[in-house]
Amino acid sequence: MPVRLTDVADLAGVSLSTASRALNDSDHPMNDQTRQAVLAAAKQLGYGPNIVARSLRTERTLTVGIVVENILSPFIPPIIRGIQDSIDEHGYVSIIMNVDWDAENELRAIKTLNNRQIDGIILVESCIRNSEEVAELKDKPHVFVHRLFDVPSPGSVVPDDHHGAKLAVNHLLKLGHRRIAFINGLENWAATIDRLKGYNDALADADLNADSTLIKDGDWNVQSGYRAVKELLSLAEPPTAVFAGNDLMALGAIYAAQELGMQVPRDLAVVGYDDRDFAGFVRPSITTVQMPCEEMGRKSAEILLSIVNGQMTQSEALFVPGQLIVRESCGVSKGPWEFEPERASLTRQKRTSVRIQ
Amino acid sequence: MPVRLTDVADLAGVSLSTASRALNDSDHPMNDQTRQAVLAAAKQLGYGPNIVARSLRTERTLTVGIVVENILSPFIPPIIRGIQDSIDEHGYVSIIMNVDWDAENELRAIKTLNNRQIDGIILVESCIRNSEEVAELKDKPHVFVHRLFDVPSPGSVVPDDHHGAKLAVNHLLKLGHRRIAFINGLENWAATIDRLKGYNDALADADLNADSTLIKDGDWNVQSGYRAVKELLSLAEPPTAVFAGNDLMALGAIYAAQELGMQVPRDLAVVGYDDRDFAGFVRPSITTVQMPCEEMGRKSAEILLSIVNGQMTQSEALFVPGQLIVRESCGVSKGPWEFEPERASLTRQKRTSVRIQ
DNA sequence: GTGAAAGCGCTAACAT
DNA sequence: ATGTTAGCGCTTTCAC
Repeated sequence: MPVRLTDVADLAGVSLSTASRALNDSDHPMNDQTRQAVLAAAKQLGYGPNIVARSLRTERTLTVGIVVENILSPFIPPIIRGIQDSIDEHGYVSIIMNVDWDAENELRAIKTLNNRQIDGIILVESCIRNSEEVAELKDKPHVFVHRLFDVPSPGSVVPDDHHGAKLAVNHLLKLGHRRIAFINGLENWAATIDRLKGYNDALADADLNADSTLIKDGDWNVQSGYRAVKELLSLAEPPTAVFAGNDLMALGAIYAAQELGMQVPRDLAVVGYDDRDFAGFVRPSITTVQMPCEEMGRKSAEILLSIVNGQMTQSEALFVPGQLIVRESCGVSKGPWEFEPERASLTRQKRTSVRIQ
Repeated sequence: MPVRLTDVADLAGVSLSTASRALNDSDHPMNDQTRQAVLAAAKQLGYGPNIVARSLRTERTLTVGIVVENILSPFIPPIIRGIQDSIDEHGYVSIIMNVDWDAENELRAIKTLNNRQIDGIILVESCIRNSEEVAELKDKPHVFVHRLFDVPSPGSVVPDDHHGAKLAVNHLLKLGHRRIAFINGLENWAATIDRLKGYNDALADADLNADSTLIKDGDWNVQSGYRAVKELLSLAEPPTAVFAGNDLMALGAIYAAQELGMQVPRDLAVVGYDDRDFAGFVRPSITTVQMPCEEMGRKSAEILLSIVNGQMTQSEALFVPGQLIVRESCGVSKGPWEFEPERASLTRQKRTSVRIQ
């Protein structure tokens, strides 16, 4: 029932090898007339190559593995999307494995992928590395994307949080703020360290000396931003602006200010980080720094494929910058209040509904 | 360099077929001693089967294709996760293809998957069906999940929105509300039709005759919920509760009430639909009906695999019910205000960080 | 420029 | 209970 290359060759009246060459437009010299004949036969039969058979022979599956912490984590889908868009252009597909922050799962996932002869692996935000796993990765092209605790190592693609934090603080400085608070993320996370450093450096660049009472601990969750701003606003000299380490804490910051009868941004400017979808929904909408997830995904895929194709062996750590997204929470009004539409539908939706019942 | 089955057989001093039988614990009778010898050899060499070669022979790739509108759409990752969890138990993996609501992309995606000899396809929220594509799907096990415009057809898994809407309205009725408004979604969507029907049926079951002035049109976005409630609250007899067709419009409803100086839920109860992540972040947090995405994913995978294994040919449309998630926006206080933590980390996170530098 | 034939690593029918 | 062998569909030497 399924059409094989033999069928095409027979119909075109040529040999198997000629049919193969014609369809793979190999650089092998061949009569253009026979090529056309093969192409016509293939089309007539609706031939599609059996990729499994081809892979067995060529020892390339045109498949990359993506090992993710959990596809439900907010940054994971855009990273995957970036990877997929990039590899799709080269005829590759991907197999995604969730490991749920578990070292054993991760090891199993890598083994599964290796048994399936994938050409390379992208590991997304998996902070767990034990020696067994590293051995499993040996000799297999791989790239790390994002990170939690690690210092950026060779072969990894990471967000440039230091740069992003400076963007945020510089924006507040430009608006005239001088007492700018910072709400930290969880200790030891690279994002926490880099964003704090960006905050400090931006203040230093503006010749402002940092006031440590304006730096509060948070844990990435809404509640911690709320608590932090409750404390900050009870200081003798409260801040006029808050840079929260992420959008969730920025939201908590806004709620704290509102609960005290203050208006954001009039009485307190708030900037977040990440550009989560809700940053555009809530009121006031949240000015924030975008996590360049899709771009990170694309870059990591490009690097991986160059390694696979032997054009590169090991890449330096790549820092991907995100942009500042100015919305309402920091005092630059865009005019009358407007909600943003759902993100996924923004650029890609194009409903060409051709229904058949 | 890579270990093949031959290597294992040689080391164990048995033939290729014996090695194969031992490792696949086939029901073929065999000496347990030789089996152990093979297993030991395989372990010693770190043998893993070449799945590509196996697939070529067995004509099964243990791979399913998942065709999605866009992995960035909010419901898609949980559906994928449900599918992956289910198929993982049977040794299957998945290949995801984004089609961006484009019929041509969808056709290409299905062809690509077929060439890769996948065992079945799950199509998620792809409303586009043309005859070519259906032909491409012919003879390949497939299941449809979710839907936009279609009536549920055989072989599809859909949310039971009618049931969910009744849950929402019944909850408001139980709280004593008698004037309950409804904000519709986009016309012709199954979700719109079913949720409206559930609303009407729940009111009818309570012997309340529907008041058409309490039903407003919306377009799923925040702004339309905002506008609808602005209008509703200017009625001579305004509602005391609003059931919004989704969480985004529920959020807009809350903002409209707040802008008029009203408090939610004290002055107006609001219930949403979908259980988007922000429903737990915002203030007041939003009572809503969960879209049972993971469950839909699991069910669709179970159905697909039974078809693949020949235990089933065509399934009836399956309706998956979601639960009511009671939060703050409808007047049942859970005590002091509490933000919900990030969803992805809820059940699955288990950081067993074993770092190696 | 085209064809014949080997072989990728595995499973399964067939022999012993 | 174990071994021998054919062959899945394709690419790619090697011969002509």
